[in-house]
Amino acid sequence: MDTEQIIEDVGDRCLALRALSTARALTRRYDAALRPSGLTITQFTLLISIARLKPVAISALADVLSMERTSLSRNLKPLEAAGLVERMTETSGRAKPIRITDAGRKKLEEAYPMWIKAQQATEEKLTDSAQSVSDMLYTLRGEGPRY
Amino acid sequence: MDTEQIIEDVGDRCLALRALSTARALTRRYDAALRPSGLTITQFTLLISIARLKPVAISALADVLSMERTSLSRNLKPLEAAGLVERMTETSGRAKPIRITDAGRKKLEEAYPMWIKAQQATEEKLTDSAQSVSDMLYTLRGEGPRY
DNA sequence: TGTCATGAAGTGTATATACACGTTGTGAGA
DNA sequence: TCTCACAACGTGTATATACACTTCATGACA
Repeated sequence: MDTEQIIEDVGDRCLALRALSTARALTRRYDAALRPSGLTITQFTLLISIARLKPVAISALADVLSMERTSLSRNLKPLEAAGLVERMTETSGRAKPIRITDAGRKKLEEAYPMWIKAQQATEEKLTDSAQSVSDMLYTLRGEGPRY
Repeated sequence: MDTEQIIEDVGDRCLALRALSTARALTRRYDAALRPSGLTITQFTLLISIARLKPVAISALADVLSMERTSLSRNLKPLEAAGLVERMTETSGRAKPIRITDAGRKKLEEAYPMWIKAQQATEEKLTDSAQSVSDMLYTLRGEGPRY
């Protein structure tokens, strides 16, 4: 296949290119909205997920979030340091489930209104959701020129 | 608002949570497919974009990819070191546009069949694309239990 | 009881990402 | 010409992500 055709084919169709662009844009938008709380969107959704799943093993949580287990392990560090989650070392075996603390719950309540703003701003871009996948991801992405 | 309601609301609706999960899953899938080439999917799509846009300024490329300018700058380092792209320092002003090299084009041809595999595997998950946004992102995500 | 496969978790290293801040050419206007 | 705002780019630092490899506790089984 000719190089020019490859460039066109990948540029037009690559779902990873679109999904990653979208993820970057959303991360910036939600991070900015959450900044006063001191949480990133990753940390915020991590807190939410831990609270929702009750004391949960790292491996199980990683699966739910499509996150590599070791990545999750490291992402928990700042949350643990801030006292928003805690490890349950008193359990048997090598398992050290995670659970949210009272401070963590308080932080969620503090950050929730900030999340609402970013969420609404994002949802507004999705009114006509029957469009094609690429178009939808571009719409989701929001600002910036189109590839 | 009650904490339990917050947990449910964010867990059910957060578009960032879904988009980031999707991005992580796709990154792993495409990265795995591209591994024999020595490129990550980020580097591959970067090469494609640089080739497509001809000599392009970093700022302009960053906008197109919804990537922070300084992130892009750093992502180019490994590509430059591998001789797949080069900076045009002979230009006037502070601008140092990027362009793909012959080695870069060769690398694209080498990696293209690997990209095709990941792309097809991903497209296969999207046959019924009229579904809701969340469903679509989950479908895009592929493997792993549903939140 | 001793061994060992298995599963859960951590570490080393590298890329990916962004913000705050600093650096440096260019050109407009005093 | 001088100055200075602006635009383009880089650096310092921190989080985010993943793979390869290691550590460790449990329980099955010889």
